[in-house]
Amino acid sequence: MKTAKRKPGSGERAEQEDDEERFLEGYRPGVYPRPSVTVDLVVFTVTDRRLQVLLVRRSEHPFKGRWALPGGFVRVGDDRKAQGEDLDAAAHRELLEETGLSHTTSAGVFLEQVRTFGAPGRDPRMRVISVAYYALVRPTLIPLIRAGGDASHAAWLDVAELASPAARRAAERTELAFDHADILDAALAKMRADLDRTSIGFELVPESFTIQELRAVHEAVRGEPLDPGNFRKRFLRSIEDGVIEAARGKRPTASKPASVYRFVRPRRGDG
Amino acid sequence: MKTAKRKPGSGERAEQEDDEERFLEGYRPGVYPRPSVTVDLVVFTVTDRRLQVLLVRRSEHPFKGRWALPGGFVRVGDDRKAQGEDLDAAAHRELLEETGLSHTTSAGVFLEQVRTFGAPGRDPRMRVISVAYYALVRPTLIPLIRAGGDASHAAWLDVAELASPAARRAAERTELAFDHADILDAALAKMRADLDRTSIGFELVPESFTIQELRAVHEAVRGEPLDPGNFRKRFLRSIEDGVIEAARGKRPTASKPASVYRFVRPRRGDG
DNA sequence: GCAAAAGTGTTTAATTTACACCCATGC
DNA sequence: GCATGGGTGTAAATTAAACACTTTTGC
Repeated sequence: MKTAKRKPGSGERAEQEDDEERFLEGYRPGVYPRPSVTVDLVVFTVTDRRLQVLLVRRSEHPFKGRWALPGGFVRVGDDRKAQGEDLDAAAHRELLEETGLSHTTSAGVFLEQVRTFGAPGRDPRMRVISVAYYALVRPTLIPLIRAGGDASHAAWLDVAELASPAARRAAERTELAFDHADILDAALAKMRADLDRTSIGFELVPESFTIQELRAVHEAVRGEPLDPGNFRKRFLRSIEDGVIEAARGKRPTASKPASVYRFVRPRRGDG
Repeated sequence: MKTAKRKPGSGERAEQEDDEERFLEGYRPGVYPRPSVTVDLVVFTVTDRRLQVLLVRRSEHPFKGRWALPGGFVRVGDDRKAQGEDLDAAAHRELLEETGLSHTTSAGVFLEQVRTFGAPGRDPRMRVISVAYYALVRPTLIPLIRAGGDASHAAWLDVAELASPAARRAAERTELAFDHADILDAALAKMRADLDRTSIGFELVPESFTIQELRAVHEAVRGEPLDPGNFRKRFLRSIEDGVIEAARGKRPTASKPASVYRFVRPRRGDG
């Protein structure tokens, strides 16, 4: 993910590198047509026990009036020394711009690359290749979000009513722009897979949470209920692994008050 | 993955679409700098019970003389109606060009997108965003491969000697160009994960094969031996699922002849 | 006969699933 | 006291792991 570097070498190697440096100084890129590259964001959250996705209403052609995923162009420099921003950085920046979240709050937002979509014709204006990301936003941040300063411009939509093929056919109204339905599908599939392989579930609950708050998240994402007892057992195992720790206090509920836990911020390691 | 289409609509909808058509006719893209987009291929095979990857020796700057992953530019049209080739198509084309395989034989090669790499500076010449794919090539096709018509130009290298961090530090000689070591790591990780989640294992054995030939593939990819009895049991379960069927004949071995099986070409379905 | 690998079976442990039941609290 | 959901335990079922043993061939 970082710039390729070579060790300063022996005499022969150094000569090679001088040679390469001269080559680079004289290098002029060709004039072949290039695509535009964008990042598209599938921003998930769980509120009211339902999985939701952030969509923006297109105010311009093409697909004027349709819902679309937030996103935008990756900033590219025209100097070979200043080549612009990283893809992850572009995704973060777009998230900031589209949600109005501050730099510090959005730093805590989980972002993961999904896949790249580049079929010719997916944007009728020109060739656009789009790197898709999904993001997970804690429900506690939702009130802070003001989509680009324009409330009517963006909304949280129910994934269940959007992602099922049946619902999609029925709902002409919510047909997405471009190939964004495909992107949403891919993001949802990857996010679901990641949910029961890693600990991203904690990215969708407040900093401290009860077991059933976490279970509600899993149920919302999977779209089916989970056995409370069994879920609890699996959860408690992750305490042994040091991923979780008990937090102070209790959370009052409709019945017996529940213990609260806290996610121990990990090393960002992943396969 | 296909072009976004809209249904021919009612009166209002049709008016909208006329409007959009006029917009597109008048559309002129901006003059912002754009990145080059390439596909890079991590081509795997298993020969002699070892996982190997196809690398090409760079004959030009930068990284002249180093091993690199095969790959090349995605062809992009400059007309909004003719936008060029799909990413998958570009990967297939590059595979053809770099291996010399015919269109028909390479059609049977498994290709899967890994991730997109776009860190600024990863190519010192200019901003290059690269969509990484991994490919699985049956050992029976290996003899047909002539890397770009130049034998000294390409070679199969042992992944075990390339991918382990220890080996990598020791082997200055085989340090890869650009960020291709990162790409190889990511491709290997995804391929390993796919191996015990899907049936891609069959892409690395001949059309008909024995159980231990398949086991040898799994062992090579995972880098550790597997219990023959247990592997057999898991394998036989996939007969029930209709993924496999018994083939005619036996394969002579060093000892008792082994039964051969055949992979039943499936629907390309995946979770 | 002997080595070597195919092929089969058994035993044990670990994990998942289903479900029963007690406990503390608000009302 | 009683409904509600928190919290705990257990038994059955499924899956995974370890390993012993029998069979069929080449030499």
